[in-house]
Amino acid sequence: MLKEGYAAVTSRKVAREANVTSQLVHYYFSTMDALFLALWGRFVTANMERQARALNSPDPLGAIWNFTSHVAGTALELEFIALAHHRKTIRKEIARAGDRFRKMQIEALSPFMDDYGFGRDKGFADVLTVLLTSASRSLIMEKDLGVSVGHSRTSDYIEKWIKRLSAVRRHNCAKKRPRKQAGA
Amino acid sequence: MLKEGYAAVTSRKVAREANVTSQLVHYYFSTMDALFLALWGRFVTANMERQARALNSPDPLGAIWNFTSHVAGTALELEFIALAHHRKTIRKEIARAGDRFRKMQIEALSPFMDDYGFGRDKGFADVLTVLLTSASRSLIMEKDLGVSVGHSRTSDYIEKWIKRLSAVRRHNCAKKRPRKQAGA
DNA sequence: GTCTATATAATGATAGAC
DNA sequence: GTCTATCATTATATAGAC
Repeated sequence: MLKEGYAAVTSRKVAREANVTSQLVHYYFSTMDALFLALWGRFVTANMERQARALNSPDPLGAIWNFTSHVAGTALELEFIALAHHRKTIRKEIARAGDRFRKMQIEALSPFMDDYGFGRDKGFADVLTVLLTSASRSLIMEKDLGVSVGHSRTSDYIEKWIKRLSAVRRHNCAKKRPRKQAGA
Repeated sequence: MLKEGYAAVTSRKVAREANVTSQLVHYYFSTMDALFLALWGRFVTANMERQARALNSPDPLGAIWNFTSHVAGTALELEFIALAHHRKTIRKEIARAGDRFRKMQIEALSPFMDDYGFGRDKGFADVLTVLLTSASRSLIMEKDLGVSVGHSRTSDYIEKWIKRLSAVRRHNCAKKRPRKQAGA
């Protein structure tokens, strides 16, 4: 799917890859849509866990950026989105997962908005998650395509910006609750 | 292409739409790739002109946002990107156009960076164009898909932010060169 | 330029033997 | 559960008549 696109995923090729016949593929997956949905299910489960682990961090903003910048995951997601564009049953599942992912990110980020210096405007967590996801998604998509104008400056800028916010957070947290261990 | 995806664009369907035979389509376009490239060429030409007109504005930042938020254009671009993902000859053309579009935006924006209050950091024009394009692209892609969490807050935020910068620019320009006409 | 006819190859899916 | 055989469909593309 990543190499040749979803259109190249045929029952015959899947069968060859698994060293079985194409008919056996149909035995397990009644239709190709069923096969794609099964694959998507695996992908979502694995990614939800991976994201949950990543977001369980004192710096969820950096975690979101790192997570959404994962090339293989985003490329596969984009391929599924392309597939979803003309298959109703698949589109529904992809959209559902997209909502879940974003809600998870927002929930993880919201409690930290004050620490990051954004005051108590929790609605801004929505904006940050959408913008970060959009940026990494586009950077990966364009790099894959061969477009690169402005890329290094943009990712540099975002990463510096996140580091600065991270420092703000650490500063605020140190003030709020003095550290228990007085290390060197 | 917009309705059913590039995979549904076959010589037969194109022919039916044009009330001719599929063989005649092949007479004009030797391969399907040639047909897609011809369509892409039209799309690029029309959009370059449209963008040139839009960017010829005292507020190029707002122009970029408005332009890249154009739904039909972005949806078609995304479909071409999906197509490009597994067709080398097409990918090359899409990437080339992507670079040209971005360079045009950066060139239009750079001279105004000082007016917008970003000082003389012209490199930041790259960052702004990439971020704005990414955001609008993702918003359109997700809306199309049925994902909407955080969308209204994000576009509201971006639009307010652009309006604020626009006001800064007007303020700075008024200071720089006092207006010639003293209207009421 | 537009057509009919056709070559060739791939696809999703089913039937039925073992 | 895994196979062989096969159907029906669709696709890109070409040859040649008019």
